[in-house]
Amino acid sequence: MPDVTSERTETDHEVLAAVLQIRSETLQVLLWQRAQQPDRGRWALPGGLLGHDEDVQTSMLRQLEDKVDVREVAHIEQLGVFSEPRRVPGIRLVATTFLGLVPCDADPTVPEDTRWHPVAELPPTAFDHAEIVRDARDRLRAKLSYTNLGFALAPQEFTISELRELYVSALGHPVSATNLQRVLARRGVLVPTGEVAPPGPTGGRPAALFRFAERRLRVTDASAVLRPPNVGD
Amino acid sequence: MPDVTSERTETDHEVLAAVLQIRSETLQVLLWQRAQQPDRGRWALPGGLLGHDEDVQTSMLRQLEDKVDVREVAHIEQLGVFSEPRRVPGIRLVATTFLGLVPCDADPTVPEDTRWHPVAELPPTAFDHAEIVRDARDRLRAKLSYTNLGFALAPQEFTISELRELYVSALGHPVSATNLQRVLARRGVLVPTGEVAPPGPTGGRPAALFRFAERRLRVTDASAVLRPPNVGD
DNA sequence: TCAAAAGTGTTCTAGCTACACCCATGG
DNA sequence: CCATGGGTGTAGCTAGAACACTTTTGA
Repeated sequence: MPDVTSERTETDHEVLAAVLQIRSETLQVLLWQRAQQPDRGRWALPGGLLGHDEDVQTSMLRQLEDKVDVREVAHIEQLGVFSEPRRVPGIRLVATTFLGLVPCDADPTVPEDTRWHPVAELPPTAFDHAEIVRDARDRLRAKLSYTNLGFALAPQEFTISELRELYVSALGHPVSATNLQRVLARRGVLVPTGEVAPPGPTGGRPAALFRFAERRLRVTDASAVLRPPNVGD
Repeated sequence: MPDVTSERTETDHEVLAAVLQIRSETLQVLLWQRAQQPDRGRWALPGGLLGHDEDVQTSMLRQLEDKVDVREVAHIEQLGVFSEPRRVPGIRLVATTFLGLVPCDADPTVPEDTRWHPVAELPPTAFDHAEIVRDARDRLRAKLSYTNLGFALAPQEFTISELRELYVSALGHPVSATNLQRVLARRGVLVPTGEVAPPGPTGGRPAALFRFAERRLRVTDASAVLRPPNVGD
């Protein structure tokens, strides 16, 4: 409530992003190595303190500019608030966390202290950042199934095989190219460009190129069972 | 990041809950009427400032104790952060928001300045609270379809007709009792108690009583299309 | 002509909808 | 016996899984 008393209740507030990208057929997250105590040498998510005159998402994008070109971030969304009082030793710091996604064909230049790490085998991480990365991965996996979120991992144009590789890397389990193609086509998520990609050195039929019909998040799986009746009318 | 400089960056941080309940076959939200400026006379969500030594959810439950007996809150979850710099006039105040659900058979005593209001026709609300209520309603509607979240709206035991009424009120569209029964039974969400409810004054076959198999949130709709193969094995 | 890669056709099944029909009660 | 509300049986539909088969290329 806005009735702020004289009692001191302010807290520092940071924003943190788990920026994910498929690199070398592996789901990776952008981390930087802390040079100072506490948790010196451990790897941390990019972020920083919330400024006076910005909302959390604006702040997050601003902070990411230092680490990765923001134009490369195809999608960003809030994950949740981490606010355990002792999550960072020494000070009280509340974190609003984000999931960010970078298409696999982008190769942003990142600072010296910054590196991509496979989400499946994280190095020692600072504070509660490993949990945040897990949450981000789980959110991505869930949304790949019932939304068009693949657009944020894929390049502008791609073949079905390439898209399949991305889904396999993100989901961590086999995906059939045949069915992926049909499911996404039926839902109107993919549209053919009409072009084909040249075959590889070992030959094979040239693959048709596709792009995502929309590059903004949309829920595509209507199979929520308690939806309104007669939707088809 | 925990490298807090001498520069002043602290912000006040509040927690706000949209507490929803089905009352008189209508989805309603608990609001209190502001007695002070700003936005005096307008209706606001219950909440308050985050304390020094509590996480946001603990704080939220503590603040709700004043407005509604916490034991009545069957489910609570984070909705998101609202942080637009001028969302509250005069001060910078970041809000972590929650969705809370109260079973329809609970009738918590609420303070003088507090009242339930239909979500569909809100009175003039303070600040950005109407948007928060909308988000809460949308979250509830979505999760009713693919989780067992109904447990948080329903009493311990109920007939299928009663449950159907709750779903209709929350979703805002017709729901077939026949199919509701079968879907929830197939998913193992409902279990029959073996008892029956006495028929009403106009007769009719007595209805079987059910309860929710679990009273903690569980995702029950496996129809995420890109799930691992051979789940049935 | 063969291997490799891409794409299509077809069958099978699970889960949901719709609707007819049967059941148990009060009057 | 009938009206009322509750519950079940069943047929049809749709989306997805699995897999065989065809198409198009390079060598």
